[in-house]
Amino acid sequence: MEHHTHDVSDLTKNQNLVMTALSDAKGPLSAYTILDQLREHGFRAPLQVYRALDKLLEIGFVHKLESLNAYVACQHPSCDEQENVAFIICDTCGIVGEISNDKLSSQLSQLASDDGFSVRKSIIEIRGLCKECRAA
Amino acid sequence: MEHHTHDVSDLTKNQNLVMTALSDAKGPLSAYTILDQLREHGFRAPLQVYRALDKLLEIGFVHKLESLNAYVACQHPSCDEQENVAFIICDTCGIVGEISNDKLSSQLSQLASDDGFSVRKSIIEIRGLCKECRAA
DNA sequence: CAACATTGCGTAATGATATAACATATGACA
DNA sequence: TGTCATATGTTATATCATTACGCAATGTTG
Repeated sequence: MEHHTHDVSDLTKNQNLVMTALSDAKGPLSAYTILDQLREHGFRAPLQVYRALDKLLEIGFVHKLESLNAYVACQHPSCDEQENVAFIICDTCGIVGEISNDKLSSQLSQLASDDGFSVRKSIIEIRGLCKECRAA
Repeated sequence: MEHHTHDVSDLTKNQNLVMTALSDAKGPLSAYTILDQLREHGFRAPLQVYRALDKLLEIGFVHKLESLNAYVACQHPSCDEQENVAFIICDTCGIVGEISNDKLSSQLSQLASDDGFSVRKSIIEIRGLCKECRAA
């Protein structure tokens, strides 16, 4: 079972701070929320966050939720294939789950290639209600 | 074969202007691009665009592409079920295709409901290269 | 080692996307 | 007519993200 090919030890100070903020968070964080949390560690400008995020996204430690403009730490045990991840997002409590979509992504590739399209990245975000919020 | 349950004749002046701008466009437009195009028709503020977009999104005439922060006129012959649409987006030429995803959405609902999750809306955006751009 | 490239960092400014708050107008209709 | 809902206009502000510049640290490689 493969895990991430990169290691936390590869990260720079800023990357580590951002990664830790996201890992400690219960849910997704916006870049500016991260910035505010890291001011006490010397962060002063958005770019410090965005640069760290760029790297973390690139190596697959972090995902961007396009429909929220927010970021989450990767929860998937083996997501080197950062391109095949889907999210379920509760619109009430904000909790985010990462689900694997092997069948799904092959089906997507199939649908796309019917049009002669080659897939670089799939964005799948399912918005709705989680079990707890549905019960409440 | 059902088409949209709403009709263009239901739209107000501003809604019509925004709808026309999107229908005439070759691809997705940002809200601010729409604003610029409609200045000659008296538009002065972003909110005029966003309010029209809200309505058009609500009735399914328009879709938002979350990964682009842009909007497109619905191309689907019968998309009253606004929730079951997927997009393919060429990263080179920007062209957007709407694909139906009946199997896909049932599979998504299945995956989600495995977690006790109830789906309100699925966001599926496939980024890659269209046939023409791949050939070029 | 010296020269150079690469990468990361700090700072200021700006650009791009979206909403809040408040006032006015318009149409449906009891 | 009065009232309610919807649409509109305007100003200001909130939120998300990048450009541009300079400097520091590190890593080649001749």
